[in-house]
Amino acid sequence: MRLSDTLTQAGKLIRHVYFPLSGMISLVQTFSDGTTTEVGLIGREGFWGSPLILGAKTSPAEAMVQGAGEAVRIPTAAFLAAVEANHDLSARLLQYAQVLHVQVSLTAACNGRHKVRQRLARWLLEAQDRLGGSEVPLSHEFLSFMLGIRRAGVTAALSGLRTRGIITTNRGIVGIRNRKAVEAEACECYRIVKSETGRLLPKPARAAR
Amino acid sequence: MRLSDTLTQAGKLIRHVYFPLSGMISLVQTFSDGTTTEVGLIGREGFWGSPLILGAKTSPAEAMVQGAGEAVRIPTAAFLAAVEANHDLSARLLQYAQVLHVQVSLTAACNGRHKVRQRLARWLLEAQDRLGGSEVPLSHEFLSFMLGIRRAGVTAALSGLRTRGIITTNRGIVGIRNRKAVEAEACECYRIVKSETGRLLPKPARAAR
DNA sequence: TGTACGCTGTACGCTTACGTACAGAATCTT
DNA sequence: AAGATTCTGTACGTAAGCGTACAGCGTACA
Repeated sequence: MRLSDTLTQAGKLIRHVYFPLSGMISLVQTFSDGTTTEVGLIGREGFWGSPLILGAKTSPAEAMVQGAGEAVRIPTAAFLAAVEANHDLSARLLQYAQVLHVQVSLTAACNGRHKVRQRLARWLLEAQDRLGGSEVPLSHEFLSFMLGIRRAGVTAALSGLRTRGIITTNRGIVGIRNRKAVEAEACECYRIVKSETGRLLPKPARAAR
Repeated sequence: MRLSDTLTQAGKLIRHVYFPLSGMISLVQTFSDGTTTEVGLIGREGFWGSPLILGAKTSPAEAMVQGAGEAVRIPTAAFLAAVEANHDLSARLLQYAQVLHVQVSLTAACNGRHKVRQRLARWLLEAQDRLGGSEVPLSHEFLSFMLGIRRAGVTAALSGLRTRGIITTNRGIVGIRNRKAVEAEACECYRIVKSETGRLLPKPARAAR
């Protein structure tokens, strides 16, 4: 998966299901005026294609690659056949659909109530969880696209964190220096989603390759 | 279902599944500082209990009655047994889970990008669709609770609509006078969710009692 | 080695919405 | 009928974030 690849266009058929091994897939809602907001983020804990097991062939959101990486992919027909044939598999995948639902729910509440600074911190944590390492390759432009805010707003928010020494910023790279402090800066949405994910996806599933 | 009844508390076991015949069920996310936001709205087109078929026993959101009405309810165990036994039923219910997912996704994007006036208009339409009639019984306080904004903000936004004659307001009641105009005021989120709902839930299902 | 391009930092005026407060009107209670 | 309660309209100062613009810096490419 290369950065900015579109895996499924909004409203178009979902042709393949992707199970990331590394990297991130982002679900992005685009409005008719061209504005965008991310509504969900998928890493190796999950997969893209959940609408299929819920009986839909399309999704109003676009699935795009947010962090380069590798994924296992399977054509839709084969995926659905496998799901139909294996009840345990189906149950597992449905549980991830619920995890994603919780994530999107919290994002809805978060977008309505929390400050840019908090949302940005949350997003950095989600990204680091999926990309690993302390240097997260994200430009301000890209972050603004995801959070649905101004590019200059991202710069300002990052500056606030950097001034306090808890992150560093470089051309296209955010360095997490003090993860605890970033967690303290983020809203509780991060914690809630993480705890719900842990509850629903037991460790064996999370570690599975 | 009486107004403001809690059907399932946040994080607690979902004991019954509710299929509304009339009225509305609202999914509300409450944060630790007491602030609230609605993330989903369920009427007779759907049901409350979707996390169960996705393999969860609880939900971080609270399910509360938003518009009084009647519902058929079934204990969780019986519901799961029925779902297990009937593949067609299961498929139908999963499709509604997808509808709800789309609704929550759009709400996430909407909360991030759209103005209070637009979001309020959207909400009035969603409420009217489920409650029927042109007089929607909703106080400003209640609307502010749902939209996650100030009560005074609701008053201001409603005044804007009333001044232009497209709604009337009375103590605890909003009258929709010109539905087309309200639709024009609302953001495209309303339209997108409605079209996706129509695609996924064919008319027989929507009309079913 | 130079030039074009993308990324970052910063600034300014403006809009939206917030938090809070208060008073009048409608409704309910006793 | 009186009093309490709830709902509504409005106001004021403040804060957050927007849209836009511009200049400097780093990187890549020719």
